Order: sequence, then C-alpha cells, then structure tokens
Amino acid sequence: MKSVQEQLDILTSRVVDLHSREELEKKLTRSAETGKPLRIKLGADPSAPDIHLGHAVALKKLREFQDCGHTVVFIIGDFTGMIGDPSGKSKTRKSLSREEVLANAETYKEQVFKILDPEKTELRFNGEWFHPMTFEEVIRLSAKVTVAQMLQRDDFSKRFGANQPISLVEFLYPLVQGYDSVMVEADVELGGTDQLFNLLLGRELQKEEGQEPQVVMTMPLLEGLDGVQKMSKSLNNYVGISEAPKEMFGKLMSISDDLMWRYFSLVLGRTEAEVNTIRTGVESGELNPRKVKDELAQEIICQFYSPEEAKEASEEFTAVFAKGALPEDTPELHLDADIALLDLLADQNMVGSKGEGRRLIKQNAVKLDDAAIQDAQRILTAGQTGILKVGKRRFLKLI
RNA sequence: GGUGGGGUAGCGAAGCGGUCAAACGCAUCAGACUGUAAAUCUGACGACUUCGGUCUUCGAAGGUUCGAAUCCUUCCCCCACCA
Repeated sequence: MKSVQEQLDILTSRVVDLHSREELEKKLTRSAETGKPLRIKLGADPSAPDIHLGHAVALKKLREFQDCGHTVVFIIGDFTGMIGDPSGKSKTRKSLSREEVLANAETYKEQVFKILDPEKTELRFNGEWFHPMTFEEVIRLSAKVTVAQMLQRDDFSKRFGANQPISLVEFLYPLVQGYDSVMVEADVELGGTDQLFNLLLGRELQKEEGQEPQVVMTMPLLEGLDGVQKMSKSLNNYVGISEAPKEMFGKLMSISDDLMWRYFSLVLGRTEAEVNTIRTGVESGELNPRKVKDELAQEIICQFYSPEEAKEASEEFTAVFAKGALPEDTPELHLDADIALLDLLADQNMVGSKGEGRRLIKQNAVKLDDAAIQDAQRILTAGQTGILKVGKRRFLKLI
C-alpha cells in the first residue's frame, strides 16, 4: 500500500484541473485509515464504441487509481445514448436501440479492460436510475440549476453569443452526468478538460443531496493524427485501441514530428524531463526522428499487444514502405478469364469508381510488378501473375 | 404568433439566368521528394465513357424560359430575434 503522499504525487501528475488537492488529500487519508477504497467515476457515451488513445489518457489515470487500491466506477450512458443527439443535426449521434447500446457496452468492456483492472471496476448503466425516474423528479432536478449557471460553460456562452443554437437537451446533459455522480456516490470524477463544467456541476448536485462533493480532475485532450483537433472518432483522426498493431503503427508514424512529444507525454506518461531529453537529442541530430517515432509507436502498441507484435508491425512497415515489400496479408486472386484492368480494380474495391481508376492510372499510381501502367484500357489476360499495386497502400497479388 | 436569415458535393463556404459538375478552404487520394502513411511542392477530387462526349446532382415537387443552383408557386426542414 502506498502512502498518501505517494498516491497524491502519482495521481495528480499530468492533470490539468484539480478541485481540489486538499480535498483529494483528505479523501485519500480517510481511505487509508478506514481501508475503504475511493470511488473514481468515469462516464462513457455508448454511441461510439471505438475507444481510442484520447480516451486512453483518462483510462490510464484511472488505472493509476486502481493501482493505489481504489475502485473505478465506469458508467455507460445507455440512457442518454437512447435519447440521442439534441440538435438532431449530427448523424454520428443518432439515438440507439436497446440492443445497440448493449452491444456497444460489450465492446466497451472488451476495450476498457485492456487498461483497467476488471477486479477493481464497477460497471454501471445510468438507465438503472434514469429509466424509473418520473417527470416530476426531472423537474426537481432541473430546478437546481439556472440558465445563467449553464451559460457559464464556455462553449454554451460562445454559442449563445454567436447566435448559435443550443438545444434544451444540451442543457440537460450536464445535469444527467452530475446526477450520475450522486447515484454512484463518486469520490472523484475524471474527464477531459472539456468536461470541467459538467464535472463541477456534479459537485453541486452532490452537495444538494447532502453528499461530500467529488474531487474533480481533468486530463489534457490528446490531439488527433492531424495534430490540430482533439482526437475523436467523428473527425476520423484517431487510433483505436483495438486496431491491429499494423494499423496502429502506420497511423502513429503519420503524426507530425512536433506532435510526437505530446504522445510521449500523454499516451506513455513520460515526464517532462524525459521528453525533453529525447527532444534535445533529436534537435541536435544525435537521434534520428524516424527512429524515435518508431520507438514511440512500438511502445504504444505494447500497451495493448505483446512486444513481439509491436516489433513485427514495425518491421513490416519498414519492409513495405521503405523497401517496397508486400504486406503479409496481401489478398490473392487468380484470373480465370480475361478482364479489363479497370473492372478488376473496381471489383476488388481497389478504387472507388472507374473514373477514379482512370485518374490514378493517369497519375502513374497503378503498377503491375512495379511498372506503371499507362493504358487505361489495359486488359489483363487469364492467368496473369504479378503484383498489382494502387498507390502505396493497396495491393493485390495475382496468382 | 410576428419579423428576418437559411437549406449547395465528405465538411465548411461562394455563386444568385447562360462561359456551373459548380470558386475557395479543410479533409481525402496520387505523384515527386524523403527519415515515414512527417514536412514541402505538384496534381486530382459526381458517375459512366469507344476520351468525342453522355448522364445524374445545388432541401422536395411543380412552373416560367431557347436555357435555372440562380426567377415564380406550393410544400418540407433549420436558425436567430421580437412576443
């Protein structure tokens, strides 16, 4: 068992907001005295079952809590997920059926327990307390917050100021989330920095209910592969934690050199000093940035897979992209009859349309055995063998 | 209920009778280059095509016109403001 001081040091590293250190210390001290673990809450929206490295930042922190002996309460927002998106504009947040929510919850578990310790995790669905709720209770809950309070939230006030729509349901979401904290009697709640307002509202509601307010901690938001916007599924700039090692490796290699440092710090939990050492090495030319990024990618993969698999991913990447070898899982096909190249490409989904195929041929992107094909009308004869390549990443082996 | 502003390709956003398959930005894809699926530069980016074109798109349906994303009518949807 770690001392309270040790716990504090570990648990507060990398956090952005902490409300408050004193309260956390008090809770940790009491927990140490009574032997009763703290309850650390994290909520998840069940509409996006792909957990990615951005989520992993907070999950890692939760794991640290578990390693200090505390209990994680992982809440799946099945209730909110079934209501769906407030504005109705976003297709990514359509309302989900009971079955979909349950299926997503399953995939959540699978992924989350790559990081969390299942023994120390309590999994809850918020439908448990929201489904039986009456409208009267909803109104009572809403009565606890004013519009002015809601408008304190940064994105609300910005949108309001810019005459942008804000749905009433959006106002309800923070309440829903805060009420979760009441129901599970959370001691600490974790979230991204964008969650600060919602987390703080949980404190208010707990106080109203006579509970000791939760400690609020926010973690930095990880930038996605584009290096600008936060990692999210809807922006398609994410690395999912259940993606194949090869995929992960490729995606991680595509981050910019500048972004690399963020990943060292947030995903691997490296200290600032450690990151600076590597960074200085690269800047002075002592370390090869490609190599450093390769190691970063491998190490991240190791968090979810074995070191051997990580190494394999790295080797294949080098082979395919640096030396032009074939990936291991290249699809194979035997031509039984003559076929127009364009038809083949379209049939095999190597191009989105024949028009695209024509364009790619024009751009010298289609190669048979490394020789660019110039003729868009090219007919491949039955039994033709060789490696058909479209761009750098699409392969077909003709056998 | 009233007033005003909108609905355009994956997204954002121009266009407001012909030269519009529709500017521009982002995203995406390709080529060159390289240290990589970084960066940079170049190009492409509705579908089909015998590369001459053909066809389907600008919320929906009708209409005016030689010609409509652009004008008219009706309808559907969204937003802000004032009540």
